[in-house]
Amino acid sequence: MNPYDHKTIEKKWQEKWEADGVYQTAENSDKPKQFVLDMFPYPSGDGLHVGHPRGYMATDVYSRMKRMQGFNVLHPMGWDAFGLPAENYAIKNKIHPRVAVEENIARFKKQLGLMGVDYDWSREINTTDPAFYKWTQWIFLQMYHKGLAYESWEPINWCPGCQTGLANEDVESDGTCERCGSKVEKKPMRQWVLKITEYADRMLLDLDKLPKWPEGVKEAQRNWIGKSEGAEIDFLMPGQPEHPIKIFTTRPDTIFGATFIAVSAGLAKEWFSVGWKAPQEIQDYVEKTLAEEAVKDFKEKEKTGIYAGFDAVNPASQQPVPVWITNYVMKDVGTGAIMGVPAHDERDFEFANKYNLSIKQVIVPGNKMKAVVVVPTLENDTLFKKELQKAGIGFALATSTISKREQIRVELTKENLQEFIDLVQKHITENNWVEIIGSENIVVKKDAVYKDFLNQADEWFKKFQEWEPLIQGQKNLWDMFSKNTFLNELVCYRESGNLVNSGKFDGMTSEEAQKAIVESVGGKMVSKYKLKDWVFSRQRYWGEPIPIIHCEKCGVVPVPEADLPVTLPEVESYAPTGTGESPLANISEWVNVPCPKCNEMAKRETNTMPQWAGSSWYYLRYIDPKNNAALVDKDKEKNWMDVDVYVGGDHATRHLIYARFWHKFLYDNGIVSTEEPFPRLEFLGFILAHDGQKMSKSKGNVISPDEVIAQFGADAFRLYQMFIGPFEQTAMWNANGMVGTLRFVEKVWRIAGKVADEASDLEVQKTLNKTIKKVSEDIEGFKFNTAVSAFMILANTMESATSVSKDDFKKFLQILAPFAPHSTEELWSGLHGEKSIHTSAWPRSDEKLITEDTVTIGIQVNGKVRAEIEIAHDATEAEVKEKVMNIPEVMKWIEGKEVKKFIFIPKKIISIVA
RNA sequence: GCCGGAGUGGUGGAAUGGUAUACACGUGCGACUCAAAAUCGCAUGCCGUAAGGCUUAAGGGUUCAAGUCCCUUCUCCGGCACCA
Repeated sequence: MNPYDHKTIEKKWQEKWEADGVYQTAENSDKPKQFVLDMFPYPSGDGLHVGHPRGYMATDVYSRMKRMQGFNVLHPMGWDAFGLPAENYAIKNKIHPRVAVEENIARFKKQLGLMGVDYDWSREINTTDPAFYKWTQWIFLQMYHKGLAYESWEPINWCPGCQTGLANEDVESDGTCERCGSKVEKKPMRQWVLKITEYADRMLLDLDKLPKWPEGVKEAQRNWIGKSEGAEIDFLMPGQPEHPIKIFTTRPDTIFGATFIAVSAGLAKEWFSVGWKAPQEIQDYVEKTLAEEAVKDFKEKEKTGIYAGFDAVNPASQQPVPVWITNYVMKDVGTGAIMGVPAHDERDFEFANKYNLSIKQVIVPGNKMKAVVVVPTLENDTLFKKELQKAGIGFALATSTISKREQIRVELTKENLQEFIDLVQKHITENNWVEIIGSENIVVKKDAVYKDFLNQADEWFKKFQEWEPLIQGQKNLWDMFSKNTFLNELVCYRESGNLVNSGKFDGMTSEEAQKAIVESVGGKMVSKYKLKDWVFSRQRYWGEPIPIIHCEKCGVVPVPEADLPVTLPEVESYAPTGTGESPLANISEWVNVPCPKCNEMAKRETNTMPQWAGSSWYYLRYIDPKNNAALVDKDKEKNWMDVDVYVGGDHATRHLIYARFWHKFLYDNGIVSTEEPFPRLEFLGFILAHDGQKMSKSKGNVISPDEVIAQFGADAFRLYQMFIGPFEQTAMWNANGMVGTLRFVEKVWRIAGKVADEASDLEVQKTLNKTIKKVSEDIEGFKFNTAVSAFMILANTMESATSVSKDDFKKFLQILAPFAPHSTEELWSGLHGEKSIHTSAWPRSDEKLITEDTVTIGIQVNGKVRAEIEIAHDATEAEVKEKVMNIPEVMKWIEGKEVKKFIFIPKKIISIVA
């Protein structure tokens, strides 16, 4: 047996697999299909680092197992090559983006090749290939025809670094550009927008149909879509019934507490343009505020506002309410105006306090009167706590005041108060006392008298008077409990509850009141979304041209489908112009075309599509990559969709929202047959550098897979990628870890040297069959790390065995093959001959060998493990008890005690209570 | 602030409510060797000479039995964030 020489072996097999077409997907097959998909990469100029391939390794392992299990596997790869980074890279290196992309793809492909991945390269796609983006443009046209693509002149996010407009999804939550980190500004400009909001509700609802998606990703999408249900209500201004102020609120039940109207600066500006002659002071304020808003800044700003000089009328209370223009209401949220309810909204509360606006309480907590009381733990504390629990009084360890260990915190409600008092009276001694540290019912402020609370306070006061003799010297209690203390508290109550000060609605619950009030003030219930329509124009060169022609006579004219694709022209200068126009605008021979309708000279749309366009549907093209007549053949689509498992990370709210949107649109138009593209999503964790930071060229902590593979070999690299930790969890790259998996591969190599034709040790047979079962399940569930550990256990068993049969070893090689395709293929070819291990049939585990005749289980005495016993796996309780009671170790612990309970859980444990 | 995820040896981590610390790294000792590397064997949670005791962020609860379920609190990571 030659020593393990990974370099020779890897090269040899990679070439042979390629030549034999081992991984090509059959076009017509009787086998069940399996579509395994990676999020395709952006071929950046930096090449891959060791953090990238983890997902590719996972799909590689998964698809290899599926192929061996008899599935017709589609495991393709492609390139998401349009967009800013490629273009910026090209500008920086003074080459054409197409050339840069070609170079980068070649490099990525070579790197992937070194890892021994099983992609079917005959189906490779590239979003920048005109034959591909013809269909991206085609989908845009379908959307245009359905009214889902429209022109807009709204101010949008503008990145001064990238010199282009951006979608909301491209802006980080700190207001910087996702790509270059520049501060994003607001800039008004003409752009194409996709009406993603029309699909918001369906995208939200259908998340519930995706049980195999990680909860976190679904939650991120729910947040992003941001549905809120509430009411739109008009506040009229005396004498101007034709100009009501429309507000949006999720809490119409608090309307009687609305003491002012707060209007966004953006809305005020609109009023100027429809004829409001506001004083200069107000106009200045609006301009100043808008300028501040234009620079997205999420640092907490102080709330400011200015009185508009007129009042509206609260439609519920008929009271006049002043209209304020403020900086804390956003134009693009809700209707851009709100009713200010300071008693029940913290932001309104803050604003009202600053400008001395009146505060009117209209909600009181329902029947959940709650006080928090601190009780130092009493002498027989277990007893006291048990009794508290019996009485249904919740308690917790107190964390503040004195020391943690000495006190507990008790939550009291109206219902359990009497019981609590009784209990304390029973247990209290002169060293113990009770302190009230707060109550959730403290809601009151100055002029807003919370009368219901006062009633309760009287009640409380009376109750606690009864304690007086018991708590003498504890003045805390009286201080905390005086009415004055409560009345000076300045808090607002945000929860729902019962209505007060609300006319005929008094006494209703918040829930009841909502509908009734909206109806009585002539409002209507509506749903609002945080999700905004998708800004789809980029003022850059390197993207799909938007297939639209602007004609002076005919207006906006879509390019006829027969003329697709609209290809990017070859140009000298593709750098952004910075004027808000695409560089394409300067190429007159491309821009000027006859109008398809009237044939007079017209101009092409010069904006291009964002990077996310191609990736929103690319997976469909793998199914039918060369079809020039349709996006995808209907029969092939039916055969291959859904994607059985989709693997990637980092795109919870961008790509995965856009792709779901496009897929649903295609479904509605009969192009695809499923409502969701990816029923199972496996999200992967990053691999961080050794220093715990993200790998990046600028930090100088990048580890290249090429070097690691050169040193340790692709198989050890692949095994380590899978072994490093749970797949979905962030992991840190540790070069030492590679040593372990390399040793393992070498160990397998050594075992190959000792296989014989005799039967294996029983131990080996058993472990092998358990491992086959475990590895099959683990790969299916993406638990690769425990699969690798199972391999190691099996290898250790085989190495120390006296005999390992050729057949058993071959089975081991087969289940290991998805992880270590090169070395297993090499060893397999020596034992088995010509046919590739990767097309061999996945071994089955022999259940008979997995079931053990005897099991060793632990024996607990009073909850502690004191001994263990080996018994038949089907032993009865009587047999077991007989044996157990005679074990010296057990007898020692139950000596002189009565055995109260003997619990026998077959194959698990014996538990004795004495 | 809201939502989601997590907290286990020196390190990465394992464990359908049933013998916590599998597997690997690291470390120590030993074998082989003139020597070293590689490899192999043994040991390795903490306290204790031992018997034994303690231990899954902290505290409490349910249970014969809790890393796992429930309550309270803390910390870290991620998403959203003046969203009305």
